[in-house]
Formats: sequence, C-alpha cells, structure tokens
Amino acid sequence: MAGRDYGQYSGIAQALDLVGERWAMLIVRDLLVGPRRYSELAAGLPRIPTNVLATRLKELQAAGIIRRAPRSRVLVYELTDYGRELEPILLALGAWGFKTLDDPREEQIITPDSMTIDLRTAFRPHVAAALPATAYAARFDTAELLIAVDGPRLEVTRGDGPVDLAFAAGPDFRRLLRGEFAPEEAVASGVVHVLRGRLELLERFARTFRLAA
Amino acid sequence: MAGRDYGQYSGIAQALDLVGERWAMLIVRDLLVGPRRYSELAAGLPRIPTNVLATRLKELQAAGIIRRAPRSRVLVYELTDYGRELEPILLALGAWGFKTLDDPREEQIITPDSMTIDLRTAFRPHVAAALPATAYAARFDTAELLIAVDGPRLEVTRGDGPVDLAFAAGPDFRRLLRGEFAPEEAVASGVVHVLRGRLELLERFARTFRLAA
DNA sequence: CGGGATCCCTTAGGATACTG
DNA sequence: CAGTATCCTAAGGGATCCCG
Repeated sequence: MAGRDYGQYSGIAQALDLVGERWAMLIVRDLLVGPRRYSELAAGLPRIPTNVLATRLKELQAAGIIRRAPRSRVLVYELTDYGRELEPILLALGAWGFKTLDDPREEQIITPDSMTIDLRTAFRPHVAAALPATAYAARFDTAELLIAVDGPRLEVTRGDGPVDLAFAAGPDFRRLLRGEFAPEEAVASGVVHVLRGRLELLERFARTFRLAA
Repeated sequence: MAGRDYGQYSGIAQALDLVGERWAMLIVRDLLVGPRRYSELAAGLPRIPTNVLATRLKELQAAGIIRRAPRSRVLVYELTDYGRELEPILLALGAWGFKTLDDPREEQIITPDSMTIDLRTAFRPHVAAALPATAYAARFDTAELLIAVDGPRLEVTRGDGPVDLAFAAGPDFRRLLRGEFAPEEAVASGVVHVLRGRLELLERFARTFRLAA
C-alpha cells in the first residue's frame, strides 16, 4: 500500500516515508487536538478526497502512528504514543510556516482544529504563568473556540462557557499574533471586534499568544 | 508552478505548501550540509527524476528557501536564512524517524550528506564537551566521512586527514548509535571493524553520538 | 447515517533521452 | 554541467455509490 519510498537509509527519509505523503501530516495535526471520527477528519480537511483519507488512515495505522481507539463505543482514530511525539515537531513546523503566511486568500479556510494548533504554537506558557487565569471566546473566520489559559496551561475547546473576553477576529488577526499592532489599533481598524469584556484583556491575549514575523 | 495547495490558512498547511511536496525536504536536508551543485544534489538523491529536481529547485527558490549562490564562480544552490531555520525541525524529524528504522533493505543507500545529518542529529554536545577532542574516520555503507569533535562542536566533512580512530560500520551501526551494544561486542560480532586506532575510542564515539530507540 | 469503496479523469511523479 | 522534452504510470482529485 505504501508503495514508493525514498530508498534511503536515513532518519529523515524514514520519517518522510511514514508521514511525508500528501495530507498525512494534516491528519496528524487534527488528531493532535483529540480523537476524531472519520467524518470529523473529512470535515476538517474539506479538500481531501475520501479515498485518500481512507488510504492515509490505513498507512498511518500500519506505521504505528495512529490507531482505532479501543474500548470506545464509536469508531474514532487517535494518535499512538509514537504519533504524539510528532507534536513538538509539527508545532515548530507551524511556527516556521506561519512566518510567511500572507493575507488569507478567498478559498483559504480556518478550521477549529487548525486554529487550535496554531494557538498552541503561539502560546507562551512562561508569559501566561505571570498573568491571571483568563478565558476567551474567540472567533477566527468561522472557527469559534473557547480558550482557557490558567497559569502555564492552555486548553482550547469547541465548547461554550463563561469567558472574560469574547471577540471576533477578521482575517488580519495574524498581525495581532505577530504583535504588529496594539489592541486599541486592532479594534479601531476593525480587525478585531470585542463582543463582551474589557478591551484591556485583548492586550493580555496578545501577550499570551505570540508568533514571530 | 506550485499548483495545488491545501487551501487552509494554517501554519502547518503553509509549511507543507512550501516544503511538503515529494523530495523537497530531502533537498533541504542535503543543502543543510552545504551548498550543492545540481549534479551533486542529483547524485545524493539517485531516485529523484531530473525534471522533478528541476521543478523543486524552482519552487524552493520561489518560496525563498533556497537561492542560487551569488558571486560564486560555479552555479551552486544554498539555503537562505529562512531555509536554514528548518534545521532544528528536520533534525527532530530525523530523530523521530530514526527510532523506527529497521535493518536496511537491499536497495536502501546511505549517502554522505544523509549520514552527515544523521550524525548531527545524534550528536550530544554536552557529552562531547567533557571529552577530549577526537577525530574519526568512519565508513557507513559506501559513505566515508571525517568526523571531527572538538568540545561541543562537531564538524563532518568528506575530506581526509589524520584521525584518532578509523572504523568501518556494517549495516547494524544503528544499534551502536542506540547504545544497544558495547563497543567490544560490536567488534566481536563483526558489526564494526576498527581499521586504525584504539578500541576504547569506539566507546567514546558511542557516547558522543546517541539516538534513542 | 457513518465509514468507507468505486469510478473516472487529471496531473504529478518516475524513467529515459536529448540539448544549449 | 544543468537542465528540457517526452512518454508512461500511478497517485491525487472529485463525484457518486454502497454496505452494515
């Protein structure tokens, strides 16, 4: 099933033989957020053909990176320990890629899972540790997330709950994460709409989450 | 030229749009060792079709990851600063892949550049810093390398020079890097042949370079 | 309805030959 | 030496269908 390989006895070539095929790392990315059903993965990766998704899931299982969750009533895929070891690597890769993210093009989407990982990438635990615990409700494009920061711990969920600050970010939220403009400026320019809560908390958010340019 | 992309506004998807196509990361891997000419890249990646190599080189240039070296008499490709930022990521990916490297199959080759990167991955600078400077000449498969360790610094070249220990490693050298067997055992089992120098230095090598299993 | 399998078409990738 | 050009195969993309 795997078929073609690079034919090199090297750590990187081996890694690429395992997760280098098209879509594979994005499947791992979404599974880093949590176990997912087949249809959830398909929904989070709208452009993946169903046969490719099925093929990748088989390959990733054969490679010991994911498994069908045992003793779960519904069929969900989850990362194995070996697969979860990719987390720091994928976060670093995301930080690297984020640097050259241009303005979103028309067809580019933001999914809850992809945004969750981007927030994990941007999270600065040492900064957050010195700040009061804060809960945010944020909407990026169509992705609505509940972001709970408690000391150096971050939890991003799709659930609902009481928050200190609720805001909706336009496509330029990226510049906020890069620290390119101050919260007041972000609101004034219409990049961010504060729905509930005090504006000062937006500055706390911008200090907690930061990605270099 | 790039054509298809993932259509997601996410750091990881962007990274994969830039270096996720087949062979791209292996080109970057070899360029991490040093600037390379077209024919050198082709030689280090024997299975890459020449048209694919040409295409990737153009895409990587367009993405700002590599460039044709300016003010160089011969035409060589080299990494840009942005491209070099991939080094820690690729080393981590290589360490991850190395864990599941099985015995080498017949068709799997080891190139000088790939082995150089694997050695960088395995290098433990803090361990080496406490050991005397040592130069090794090592042959892995057909790749002959000069490995100079001086305190926390590592230099791997294809050149020649005076060494403290010269050895040739069979396909099972991987187990040596994993610390799976002691140097004496490695020699006794025929996995490693010491050509020149004292056997004890092989233990120093095994302590300096280590990859988990 | 979730979890795929099947079909068809397009295009990237593999192999080889050839050229400025 | 540094690539194009060509041809062929197989993987990916897209829609639909099927089965438990």
